[in-house]
Amino acid sequence: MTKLSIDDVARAAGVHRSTVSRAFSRPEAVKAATREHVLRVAEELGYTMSPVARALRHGTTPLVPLVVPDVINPFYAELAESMTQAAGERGYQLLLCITDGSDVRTAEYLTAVHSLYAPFGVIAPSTRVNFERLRQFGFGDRVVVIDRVAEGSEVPSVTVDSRRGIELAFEHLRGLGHERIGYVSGISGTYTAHDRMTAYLELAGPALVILDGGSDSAASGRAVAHYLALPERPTAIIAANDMTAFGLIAGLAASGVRVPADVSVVGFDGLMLGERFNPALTTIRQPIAEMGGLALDLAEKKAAEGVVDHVVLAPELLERSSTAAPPS
Amino acid sequence: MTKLSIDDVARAAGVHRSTVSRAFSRPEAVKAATREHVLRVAEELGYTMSPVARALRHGTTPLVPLVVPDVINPFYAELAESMTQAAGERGYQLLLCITDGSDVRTAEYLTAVHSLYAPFGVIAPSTRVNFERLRQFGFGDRVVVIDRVAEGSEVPSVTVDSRRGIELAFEHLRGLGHERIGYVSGISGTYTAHDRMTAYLELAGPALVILDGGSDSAASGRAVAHYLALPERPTAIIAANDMTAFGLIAGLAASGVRVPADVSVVGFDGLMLGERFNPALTTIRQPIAEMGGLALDLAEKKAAEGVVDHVVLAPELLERSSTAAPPS
DNA sequence: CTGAAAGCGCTTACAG
DNA sequence: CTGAAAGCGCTTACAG
Repeated sequence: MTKLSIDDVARAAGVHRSTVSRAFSRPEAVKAATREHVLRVAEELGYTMSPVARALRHGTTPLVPLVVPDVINPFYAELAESMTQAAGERGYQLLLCITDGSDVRTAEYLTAVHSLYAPFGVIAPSTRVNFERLRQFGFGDRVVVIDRVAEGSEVPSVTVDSRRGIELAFEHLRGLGHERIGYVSGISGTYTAHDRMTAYLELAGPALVILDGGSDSAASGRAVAHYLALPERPTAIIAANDMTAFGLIAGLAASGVRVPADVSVVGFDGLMLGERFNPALTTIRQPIAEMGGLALDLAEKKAAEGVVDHVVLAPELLERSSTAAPPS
Repeated sequence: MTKLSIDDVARAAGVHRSTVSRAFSRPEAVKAATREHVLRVAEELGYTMSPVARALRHGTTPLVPLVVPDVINPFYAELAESMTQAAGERGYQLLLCITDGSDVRTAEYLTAVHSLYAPFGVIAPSTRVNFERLRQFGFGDRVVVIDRVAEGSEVPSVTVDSRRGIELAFEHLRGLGHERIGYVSGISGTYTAHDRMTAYLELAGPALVILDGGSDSAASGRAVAHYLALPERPTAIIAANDMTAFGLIAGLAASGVRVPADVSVVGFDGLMLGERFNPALTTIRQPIAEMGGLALDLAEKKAAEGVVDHVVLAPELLERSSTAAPPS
């Protein structure tokens, strides 16, 4: 079980170290018979190449970090899942790094994985990314962001059209007959969160009501209290994201308010979990599964051609059971 | 932005490479003035040490892989979260690896991270771990498992007393007056899943009903159908895990069956999400937050003293709103 | 306390 | 097609 090196294999196979190296890394550069012999010996010995030695020489590994604030939020979980898949298809191995929103930990992960010679990294931030700091920590611009980024940014990004999403929610709700449509905000800090709120403010018209609970875990409780205290309650509520919608609905239900009989709720994200919620959540779907693959593509494109793309995907309405006509 | 090496710093600071190395790695072995000077120069240059070169020489990194089947299941997500925390406190960096249950991917991750000189790995399996294969892929026994393991296993493990958990559920339900108590199974494959089911079979008595939907995502739909078709329905149901309970409750609600008015449901896991469910889920809590730290401790203990521990934690009842007295 | 040298496990021009 | 040598960026006995 002691660790084997390339020289052990070379000795056992009766060839030089460089031949063993070639047999693995550039098989066509070695006579077929030699190669097979070497490979067989290596196999028998149970030898596997050390990626770190290789990385040190070669200057690259297939390891790609995906940095997320947390993974309990199913949005990040689904993203991680789809990106793991997408990475595998492209010959990478995804390493998920959880930062808890800590800048320090983000930096630590990025330097660690960077100096592991990862070709690039992907960040799904919980706050606007500080590229100055990023650059300091080694990755420089070899990063793709899953959020909107500032105008003219040199960092590729993948995001969803937030305004269009909120618009879809309004269209759906107004189509059902709702006029007073409220909004509950969730985590803030990202451009995405900001954009959704802005879109709501623009589209709400005079009947605007913001149930702002803040961004911690007790937020939905406060939003519910706010709703209950309202002299003229909205008949529908758009939640900034699905998790917020879940908390809101559970809180309303606990206070005897029925969804959608008393009030309709639309989420934003399109988490699979929404299907299992009670009631199943009507929501604006982001194409999470596509986003992972796209992020990887953008990273490769930038590396190869120096092109910085900002992809904006179209959201769509996922109509389930948490919306209905307003109570008459 | 071109990558700096230790020699660049040495040159800039006017010292030998080994002095730079010591300034970073064994500060007490360098005169204070020299050290500060070196460190300052390094800082100005924006130099950070390459973990891979270091690993290659040193034979170890602070990187610890946590291998999970998926992260959409909040159980694994919460585990990952708490272990990231615990790893940080102990000087490690956790790298989350998602396998989708694929043996091949597990192996790939393990070899990759192993050969990155990770000191050990932690596996939260979705099926019984095949240690033969593990050994083949480099990590040998330097692994800790979060599940029960076979008797006499040389691999440390952390798990929760499944039987006691099911017992708690029965005590709670019978205390409320329930007699016909059913069971819905979830993912199978792990010892844990097996143990929960076995405990149910032992404790259910003659009124045993298994609503077995299988382990895919449509499972809860089938379990609901089964429940509805029953001539004599159970008044309470124990779900093999929280996710299954969520699906079950949502499915029941969609069919007009109210929880807990018509039927009580108890989950198993104690996910935070259960608090936001509608109704908030009564469940058997596993101390997930502790499990992460413990797994790390066991790994260190085995490395240091060669001791293989199997820790079995006590579950507890988390009484929320999905259980009540049976309908009269 | 500091420097010079060897070496961790590989790869890659360069000869042959 | 294969071998010998240099070197990736570090660390660590060993001298001094």
